Amino acid sequence: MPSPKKNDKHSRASGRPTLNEVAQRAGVSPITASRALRGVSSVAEALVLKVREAAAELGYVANPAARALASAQSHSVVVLVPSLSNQLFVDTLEAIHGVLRPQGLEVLIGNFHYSRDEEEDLIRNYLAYQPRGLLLTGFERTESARRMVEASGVPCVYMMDLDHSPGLHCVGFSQIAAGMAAAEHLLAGGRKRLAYVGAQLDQRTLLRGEGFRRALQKAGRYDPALELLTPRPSSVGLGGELFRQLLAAQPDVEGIFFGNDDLAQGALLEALRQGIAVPEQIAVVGFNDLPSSAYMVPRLSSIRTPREAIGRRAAETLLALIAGRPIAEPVQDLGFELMVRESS
Amino acid sequence: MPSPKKNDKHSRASGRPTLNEVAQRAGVSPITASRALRGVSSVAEALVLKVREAAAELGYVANPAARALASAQSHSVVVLVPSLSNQLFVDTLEAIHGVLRPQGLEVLIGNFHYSRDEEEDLIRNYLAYQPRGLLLTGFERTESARRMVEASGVPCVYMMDLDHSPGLHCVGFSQIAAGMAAAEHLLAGGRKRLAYVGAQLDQRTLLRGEGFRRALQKAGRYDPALELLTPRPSSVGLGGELFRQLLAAQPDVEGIFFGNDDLAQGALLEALRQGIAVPEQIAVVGFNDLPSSAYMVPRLSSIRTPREAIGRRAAETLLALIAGRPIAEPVQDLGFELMVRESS
DNA sequence: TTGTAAGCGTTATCAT
DNA sequence: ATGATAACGCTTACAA
Repeated sequence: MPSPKKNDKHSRASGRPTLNEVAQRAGVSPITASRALRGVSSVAEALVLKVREAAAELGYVANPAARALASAQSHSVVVLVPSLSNQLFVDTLEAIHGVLRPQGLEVLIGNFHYSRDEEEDLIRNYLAYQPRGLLLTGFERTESARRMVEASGVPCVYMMDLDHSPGLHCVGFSQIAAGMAAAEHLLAGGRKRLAYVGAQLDQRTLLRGEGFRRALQKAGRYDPALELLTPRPSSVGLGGELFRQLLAAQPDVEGIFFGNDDLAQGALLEALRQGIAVPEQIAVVGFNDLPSSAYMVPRLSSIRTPREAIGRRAAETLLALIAGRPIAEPVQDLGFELMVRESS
Repeated sequence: MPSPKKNDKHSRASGRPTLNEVAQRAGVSPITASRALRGVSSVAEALVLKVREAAAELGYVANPAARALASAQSHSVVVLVPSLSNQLFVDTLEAIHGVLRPQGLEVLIGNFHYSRDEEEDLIRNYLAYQPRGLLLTGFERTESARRMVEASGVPCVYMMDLDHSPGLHCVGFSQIAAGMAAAEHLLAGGRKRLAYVGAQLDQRTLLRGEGFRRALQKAGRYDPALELLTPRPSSVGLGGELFRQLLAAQPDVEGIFFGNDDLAQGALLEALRQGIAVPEQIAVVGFNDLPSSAYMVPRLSSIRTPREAIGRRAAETLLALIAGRPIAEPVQDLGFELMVRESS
């Protein structure tokens, strides 16, 4: 006597419907149902319709685990960002979603909190999911992480910064050029004593400082005493604090470039509180052009970064890589735009 | 002659190491290796060590797809939030991660952009992954989504708002009470003509308005003309715009409660620009107490929501549900705190 | 164009 | 305490 619980593989009482059940209902073999549902080569039009109908009636949703196991390929793409508190990455993520989800790809978000070790862990764990692709932020990572990515053979696109190493695909802009642009703008306004204030100290923040310094050196205006860097996480509160600190040490500073808009916003608010005239006494330029920056008092000048475009293009490039299509430009420089408003 | 490519299942030339290889290297059967690695019942101490060592040497990482397929259980928990642009949800997410990742659970983030349909899609797709648990935001969803969650049998905890329906677990605070608290504070300051300004119009924003209204009605101060609502997404820029609009229509308004801090910040900046004295002419109270609110000019009074605690407790409750442990309080009211600063 | 057979890497079940 | 065997639900060969 057969056990009442026995599933004989082609008919079951409950639980999620399987491909077998869909196939049975449509009167075809499971493999045909599979092909029909995936829109793969050569299935008669009529059968496709029947299978789709059966699937819809049953509310069939493929089991991703079985799919991944059988094909050694998941339908997911892993995106690793250093933070979600920075609107920059949220916007980039949105753009990535917009490109990838319509292709039936799941986007797995990993936040590594600006920690190389955490990023390495995430890479190790997520690679186990056999993702179709990888979208990574910047080029600063452990050797071990680098090797895992390389060894996995999973297509990968790097976002935000640029690197011309062969075989590497990236979408971003030159962080150094951005720093230089800020300096040149401030210099063009006739300011002489110019400071760079940065927090977080990830590689990109450092690179912007580097660009800023180079431009000042070229103009013969570089003074290391006007560089204020801290590893603490960037925030509005910290911006005000660093502004006070810088002014206490260097009362004659004439212009400040902040590595992030939240720092610059904090400085603007602190200046307001102290009655320091911006831009008359001190010019302020931020970086990223957060949505709120244009509404500050005075309206914050900032370097607008193409974060949505970076996300979109990175995702599109990844799609091409996955499909084996040739990539015209492995290094895509999307540039940036200096938004001159009231603060400089 | 055997094909050179043949993997005889217990030794392979390349690719990711499998459990079989680990087992072979440790001199045990695959199932023992599996048990040892999972720390499951009754494996001799010595064997556990040997297996662990073999796994470490090979750099073995279990295949989540195979795992999920064999056990009909993934190691992931799905969290659905309406937005990532609101720091509120980012902070909640962080706290959830902090609790769940140490337990070996992967956190899958779904952003449904305040769209019921998108949430329903996400639920349908993510349920296919056989998640161990579900963390949902609020109670506003399609009937279909509700049914899928119910039918799936996957443990679920609702965040942010409270609901006393039987069998339902939630962690949050009373949105209505928060609205009432804002009104009472403003009334206590002697203000009479009080307005509520909200955007996005998700259920919680509406509920806060409802609470605000009730408190005003009780005090005999309710005037529907002082309610300004828009479905547009909340932002600093929009806050300034709504502030101007409200003032144009109701020049005698004495206090405003904004449904979100970014709106309130925009109003504060606009007031600064127009030379309107806050709080002397108009008092302003925000909601959520974003980190930057304390640095506005004047410093913004706001209702501080326990977002990290909500994430933590929701995750802990989910863990208990998954483990089958009894839940002492199915409805956990974590309250809120009115931070009175300079703007009111 | 369709189907058959086998296997993906792991765990549940049932023995020993 | 350990192991043999059979799934889990799907897709990749390869045939027909």
